[in-house]
Amino acid sequence: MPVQLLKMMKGQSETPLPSHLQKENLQHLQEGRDYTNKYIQETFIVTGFKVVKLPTAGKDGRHDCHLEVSEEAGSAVYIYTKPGTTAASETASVSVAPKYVYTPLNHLKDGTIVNLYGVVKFFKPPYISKGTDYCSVVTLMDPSNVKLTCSLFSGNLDSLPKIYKVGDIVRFHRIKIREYNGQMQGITSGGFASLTFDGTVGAPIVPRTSSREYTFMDEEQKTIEDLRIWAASNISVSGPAAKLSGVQPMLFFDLTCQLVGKAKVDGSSFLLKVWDGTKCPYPTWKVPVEAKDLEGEKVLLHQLRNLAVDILVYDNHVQLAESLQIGSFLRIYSIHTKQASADNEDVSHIEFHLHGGTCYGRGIGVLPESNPDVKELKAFLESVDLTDSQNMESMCSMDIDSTFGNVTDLELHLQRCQQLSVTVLTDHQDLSNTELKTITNSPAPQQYRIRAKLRTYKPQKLHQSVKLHCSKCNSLQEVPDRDEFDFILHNSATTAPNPELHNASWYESVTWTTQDQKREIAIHFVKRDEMLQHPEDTLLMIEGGTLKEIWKLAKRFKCVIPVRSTEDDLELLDLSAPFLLQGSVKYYGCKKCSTPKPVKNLSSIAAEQQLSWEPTEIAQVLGIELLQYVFIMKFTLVDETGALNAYLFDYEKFFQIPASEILTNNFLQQKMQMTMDTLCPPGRKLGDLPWLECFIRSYNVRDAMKNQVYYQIFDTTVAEDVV
DNA sequence: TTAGGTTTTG
Repeated sequence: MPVQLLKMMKGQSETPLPSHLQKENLQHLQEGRDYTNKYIQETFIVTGFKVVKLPTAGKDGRHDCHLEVSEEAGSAVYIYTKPGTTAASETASVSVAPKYVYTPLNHLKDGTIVNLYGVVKFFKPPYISKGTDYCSVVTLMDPSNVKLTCSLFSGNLDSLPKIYKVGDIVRFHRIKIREYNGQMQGITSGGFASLTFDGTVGAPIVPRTSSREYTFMDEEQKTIEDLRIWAASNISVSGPAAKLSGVQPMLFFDLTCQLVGKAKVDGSSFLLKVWDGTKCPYPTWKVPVEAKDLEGEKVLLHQLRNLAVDILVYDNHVQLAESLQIGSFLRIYSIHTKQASADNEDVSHIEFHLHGGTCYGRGIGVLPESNPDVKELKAFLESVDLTDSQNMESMCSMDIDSTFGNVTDLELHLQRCQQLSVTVLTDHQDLSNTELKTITNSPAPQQYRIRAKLRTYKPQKLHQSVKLHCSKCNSLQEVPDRDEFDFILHNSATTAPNPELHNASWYESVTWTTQDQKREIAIHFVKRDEMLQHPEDTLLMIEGGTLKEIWKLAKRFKCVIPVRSTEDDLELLDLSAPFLLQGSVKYYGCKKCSTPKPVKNLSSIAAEQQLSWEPTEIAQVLGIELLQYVFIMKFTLVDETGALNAYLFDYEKFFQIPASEILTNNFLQQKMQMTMDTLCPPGRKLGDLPWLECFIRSYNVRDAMKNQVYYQIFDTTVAEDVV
């Protein structure tokens, strides 16, 4: 900003102003007007400026210095106005557009306050923290491929970034960078401000902000466009968004909807009644509440009784849910759709839960009416004929007719399944079918081909079907939970790594102590030909690690084996803990059948020509009897003649999903749930269930009291177009 | 201060 000094003589300027300049009055100033040839004559006060010497000093008759002002440097301009000339307060403060510098995420330094741009990779919509403020956690990425997780706090909900989707783009000003657990972390500092933009390529660039005043330069438009293009191929969008018509017992999904009713249920849960104009194809649960507790337009609630669904929100979400306005538009993140059936019910129903906690971004966001998704939803809701939806009542939702107006893909899929078998045989195709009654009347053991319907199955909670099986002693056990692993790790961390065992001929060791000085960690990288390998090929052993650390290492390295030091060797931990981790899969050994051998046997595998680090081979050299993940389910099969319970014992073949991966992979869980919903669609009459072709074998189980015949499914797989 | 991303089992 050039500064020229005008010498005043008796109230007149000695050097006159250029004649093309016209005086403008403060009270007539308007946003967006061109003031190139206008001036205002007032007394200014400028603070917080920087004096910069001009390169052209002395040549053009101007003062040889600039005064540079910027918001970032805390500059402010004060203008004294004369009474009566302006309606504004006596002192007006004008922000001056500063030039901001934006730091790429790979150049962040501990202890600095910076401005930055980023694409939202993950976010938790604002929720009430345990302290005094709202909190929103946001993870950003930029083309440097570095991630930054920010904890943003504010007592004012409005001043937190208005992020609605993964892929949104944010601009943060004055965010403080700190190092936490070896990584950079962002945290709100004084003067934090943010803008949020839709991340869709080609969408209008309209910043979402609560600040009345903000700067946005033309060149920033380009930054947004560039980030959008980068994000399109580098950021995967968030989990499946769904309409109510498309819900599956899919475990978790985000729903954009309108709130039509709400009610207090008890201290730890709260009911939200919402709709999105589509109809859920399954019977949905209704949470019983007292009529007096239900807030909402009674007539509308009645009209929407077949379209609105009940969502029960728990714990920390209750307070926010209570404050929601009826009629507002919401995006509810990570709703759990749970299929439930009571033993006395013929059909199962779907329940919608928003569980407590905020992991995976679980929470409730209020969307403004300007949001494009809301605009679209509103238009759709207005087009829904509520008389029609009432008529649908006569078409019982438990008996969906194929003439039902809105035939979803699922319906078409199910129609196909009613004609063809949803399972196929992988062998013995020449056998002919046997009726179930004949089978139950025949002695075991025998093998049969059957054509039957899946009446029901157990467990309904599919994750409970995964067990660990020892093929040596034929025992089955539950998959240990993470608390057990955590406990074992905790105990083993009390023994410090033995320095004498570091850097053996076949591994290289790295050790350090945690910041609190409480824990010593040692990692031993197994070498090959005395060389370290790429991380993705490396097996490492770790002492003193936590669950989280081990989990992270297992993502990065090929194999992780938790160990502890003894006086003269490294040894495996208790076999209730996984002896090996690969990616997200934890491998366990049978306590009864394993005889652990020295870990140095691993060096024999490292010396092999084709190094692959196969779990079976690792188990073998370590003397571990490897437990295999298996699905165990009970299918109740029926045909025109009778019914029988057959067990499914499947490592991978039936579902074409490895049982070892299901517990840690949401996508596979959803896939399995969808498969089961095709085999046994919830809410269907028996006549509408699809056929299954299976092989079953009968076998005897004798105990002291009696002999019982059991049935097991074998050589059968789910049809290719079902999975 | 709060949270510090990694799903409940009601």
